[in-house]
Amino acid sequence: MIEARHLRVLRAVARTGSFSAAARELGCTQPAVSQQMKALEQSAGTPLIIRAGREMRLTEAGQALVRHAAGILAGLTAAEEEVAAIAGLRAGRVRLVSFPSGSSTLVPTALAAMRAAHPGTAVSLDEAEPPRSIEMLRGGDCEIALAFRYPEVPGADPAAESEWDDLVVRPVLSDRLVGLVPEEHRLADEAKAGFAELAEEPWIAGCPRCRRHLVTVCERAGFTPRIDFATDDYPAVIGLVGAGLGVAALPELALASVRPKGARTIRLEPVVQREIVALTLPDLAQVPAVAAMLDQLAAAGRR
Amino acid sequence: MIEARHLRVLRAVARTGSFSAAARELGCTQPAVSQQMKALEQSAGTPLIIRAGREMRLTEAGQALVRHAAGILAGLTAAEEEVAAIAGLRAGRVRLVSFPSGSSTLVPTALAAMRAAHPGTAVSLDEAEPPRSIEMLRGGDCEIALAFRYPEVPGADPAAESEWDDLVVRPVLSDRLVGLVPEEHRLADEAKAGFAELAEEPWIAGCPRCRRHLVTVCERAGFTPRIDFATDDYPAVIGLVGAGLGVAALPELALASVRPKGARTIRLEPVVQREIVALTLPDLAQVPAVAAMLDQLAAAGRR
DNA sequence: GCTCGCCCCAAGTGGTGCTTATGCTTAAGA
DNA sequence: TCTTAAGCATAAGCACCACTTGGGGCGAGC
Repeated sequence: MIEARHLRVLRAVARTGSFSAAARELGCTQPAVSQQMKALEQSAGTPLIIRAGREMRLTEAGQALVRHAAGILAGLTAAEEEVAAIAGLRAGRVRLVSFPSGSSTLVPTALAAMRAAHPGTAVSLDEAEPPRSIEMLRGGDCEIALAFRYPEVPGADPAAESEWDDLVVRPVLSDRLVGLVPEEHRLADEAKAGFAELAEEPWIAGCPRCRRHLVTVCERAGFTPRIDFATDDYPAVIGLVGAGLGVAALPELALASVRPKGARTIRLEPVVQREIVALTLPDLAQVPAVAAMLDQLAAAGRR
Repeated sequence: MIEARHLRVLRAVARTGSFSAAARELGCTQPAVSQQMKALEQSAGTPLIIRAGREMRLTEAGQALVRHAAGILAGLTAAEEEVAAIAGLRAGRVRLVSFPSGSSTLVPTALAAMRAAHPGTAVSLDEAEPPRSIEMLRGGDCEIALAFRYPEVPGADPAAESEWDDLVVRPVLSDRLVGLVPEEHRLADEAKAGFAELAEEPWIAGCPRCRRHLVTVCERAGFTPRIDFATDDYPAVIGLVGAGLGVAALPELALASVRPKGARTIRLEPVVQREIVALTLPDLAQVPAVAAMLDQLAAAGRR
């Protein structure tokens, strides 16, 4: 088995024409070169250099080996270059999956910052609901999943909590729920309201998880909400409320980039927080591009 | 520094998708694969594989490395192939330099036998006088020099003797000198003659060395030969003798392939032997193709 | 629920590669 | 011709590395 290290030595010897000079070039002592050449000749099974008095000459096998060494060592350094580029964030791809409507403000900021900080990297974006995005993460279809959970409700969804305990969970943002009522609603001009005050209203809910959580919170407030509509699409929720079809409780973030028409936001009591987190596999957290993207998401969350 | 051995392991892991399977394929234990992969990841500076439950997946850096590994390992095995071909005499070039007129019978036989035994090898042939051919050997312009010497005259050419003591000297043939006289010569019908009987004849000499040796031998026989012509070309010598211009003493080998016209050979007393030897450098004697050619020359000499 | 397969971890061991020190050979210069 | 310098080979000493064995945790399939 010929080793690349030996070829490096052989090439240095061939170029300099001397063991000592090769040793200086390689940064080791002359006997080391001597031994490596002997080992190489042994593994080659034939002499590679001939000592004619003072000067060194290559045998035909030696010439053949030097000829191949160029390509082999070039390929090796090319491979090291590429790996170093990926490790040094001058290259690398990250596949990010975000929950629908989570990509409105947070993800664009993070993507822009990532591109600015590491121009060589490429981040692709897909949308998927939290249960599905975790599946994709485990299945190797993405490197980062942006999801959310409601930490204030301990027993609400134990499966979802325990589902993440083998993942790297990076907190991004704590998002509070705000109430949204039609302009003509009796509470529209109030600064805040309790959940119980909305007990009799028709509700417009969000995604299945949000809907489940809404029910839990309302039940803790003493009533079961009557849910007339449910949609993943937050602009649709806002539109429905604006049309006077009901009230809603939705994340502040969902309102950050839109101005609700025909509806008013009010603070809800008690405060309910939704925690947005970025998830990845423990091994992937070590990949430079993934770690960098996690950092950018966390930084975007701090604004 | 990425090592080729590591790439081999990585490729096996990537192909089989399992450390254990890779270990079986490589003929070692599973922890060995584990350690090599860890070492490779350390020298790469970034994770290369991610363990997602049961299955192994490559990171982007890992994929890049596997992609390069194909070319690198292919180059490495190609180099090993070529060296093995040279070492195994399926390839290899030998440059042979022979003294003029030594290539008439000996060299063709040896070349033919070499080609038959090792079809992949290529032997090139040049002609040069012994002092010059040794120079070429030492200067790296050939691998084997076919030369001759007169061992019976110890003090004749001490420089020539000591000139060879650091070379590999392979005896090929002991060639005796025979006399050549015109058909009409008084000794033409004798079986043999002493040198002294030709003391008064005009001589036709060969190359400078042979000429020098002829003078030495004749002086030991009690006379100084009168040399009218001297030429390297043995057919010319034969022609000159055939034309009745003088007598000559020439190696039996020079007469092996030609039938002298107008001249007769007679045995000379005392017997003078010319030793034909093949010379090479000690290191080159280890080169398979050179060693094989030396063998073929020696075998040709035994016929 | 149990067993099997796979991977990681730790400790022991043999081998390998490097270094320093020394001797020999060769080439150049006085 | 003698001296000096440079270069290669060898030997001893030593550190390091890689492989092996044995044990444990974990997930998958019957």
